[in-house]
Amino acid sequence: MKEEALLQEHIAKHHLKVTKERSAILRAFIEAERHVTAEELYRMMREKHASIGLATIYRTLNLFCECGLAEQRQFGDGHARYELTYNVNHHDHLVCTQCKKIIEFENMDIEKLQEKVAKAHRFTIYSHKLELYGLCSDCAKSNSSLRKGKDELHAVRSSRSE
Amino acid sequence: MKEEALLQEHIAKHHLKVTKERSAILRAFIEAERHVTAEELYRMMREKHASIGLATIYRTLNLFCECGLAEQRQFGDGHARYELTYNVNHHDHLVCTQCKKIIEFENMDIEKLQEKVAKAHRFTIYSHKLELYGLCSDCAKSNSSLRKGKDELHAVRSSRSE
DNA sequence: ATGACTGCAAACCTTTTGCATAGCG
DNA sequence: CGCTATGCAAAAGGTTTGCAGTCAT
Repeated sequence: MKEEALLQEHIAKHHLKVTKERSAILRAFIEAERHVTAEELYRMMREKHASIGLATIYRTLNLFCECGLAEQRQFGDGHARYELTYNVNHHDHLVCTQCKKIIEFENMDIEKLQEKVAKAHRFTIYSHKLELYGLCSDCAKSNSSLRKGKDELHAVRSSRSE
Repeated sequence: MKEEALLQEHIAKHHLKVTKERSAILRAFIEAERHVTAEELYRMMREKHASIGLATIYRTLNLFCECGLAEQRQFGDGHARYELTYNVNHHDHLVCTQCKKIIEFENMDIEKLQEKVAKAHRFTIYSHKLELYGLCSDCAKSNSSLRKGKDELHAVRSSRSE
C-alpha cells in the first residue's frame, strides 16, 4: 500500500513515530467515502477503535495534509472535508446545494485555460479549487416537492474531458 | 447610488427597516477594499461610527448577501470575506499564498467550459468558485528572501478573456 | 531513556443568538 | 404603537492546545 509508504517516509524524515492510531486512521481514511469530515471519520472508527479521540483524528488528518496524502477542502457548510490526494488525478467538484451530493469531474481544457490565465499574470500555480454550485438533475426535477437535504454526502466518480 | 436602491427594495419587500447603521455599513462596504472581513469593516468603522457593534456588521453583511448585493467567500484562512457583487462582472481569483495578494480575473472561455461540464452531468449551475493558489511574480522572485506574508490583502482589478 | 503521541477537557476564534432597549414606519 | 434593529454579552460550533500519562524508537 503506497500510501503507508509515503506516510512512513514523512514520519522518518521528521523524527515522528508510527503509532497504531495513525495506521488505523490512515486505513479508515482510505476506505472512507471521499470528502470525509473529521467528525465522520471519528464516528466511523468508534466501533473498532473506540478509544481514539477526535483531537487525534484532527491531528492525524493535518499530518496527512502535511505529507501530501490528503487535502483539506471547504465546501461552505462549516465542516472541513479531507480528501485523499495521493495517486489520484486532480479533479473538481459539482456541489448540489439541495441534496449535498458532490460529483467529481476532470476537465483538462479548463486546466489548460487556468495555466494560460496564470501565465498572463506571471503567476505560478501550485493548486486550485473549482467548485460549481447548483442543482443536480434529481433535485431540479423534484424541486417542487422540496425535501429537506438531509441525505448523506455521496461522491460519484466520473471523468470527462470535453 | 444603485446599491442603495437595491437594498431598499429588498427592505421594503420584506418589511424590514432602513436604519442609519445599515446605510453607514453599506457606504463603508462600498468604499472598502474588495474581499473585506467583517472584522476589518468593523475596525474601519470604529472612527466615525464607534457605536456599531460587530454583531450588527455580521447581520448586515448577511443581509447584503440575501439581497444579492454581496457574496461571501472563503479563501481558507478562517475568515469569511465579503465582496460587492452588484453591477460587477463575475470574476475569479488568483491567490498568492505568500503575500496574500488577490488578483481578480475574468475568463469567458472557462465559464463556457463550466457550462459544458454542468450540462454533461445534467447539473444546473447557480454559482461557482474558481481559485488558483500559488505565487505571484513578486513572491516567486523574492522567494529566497522569504519574507513573512504579513502584508495587507490587496485586490488588483484586471480583465482578461483569452 | 527520550521525546513524540494520545485522550481528555479546556481554550480558541469566528460567527450567531438572546435579551432588553432603541428606533423606524 | 407594533415590530424590527441594535449592542452587549453569552452561546455556539468546529478546531486546536495544554497537560499528564503512554508508547515508539
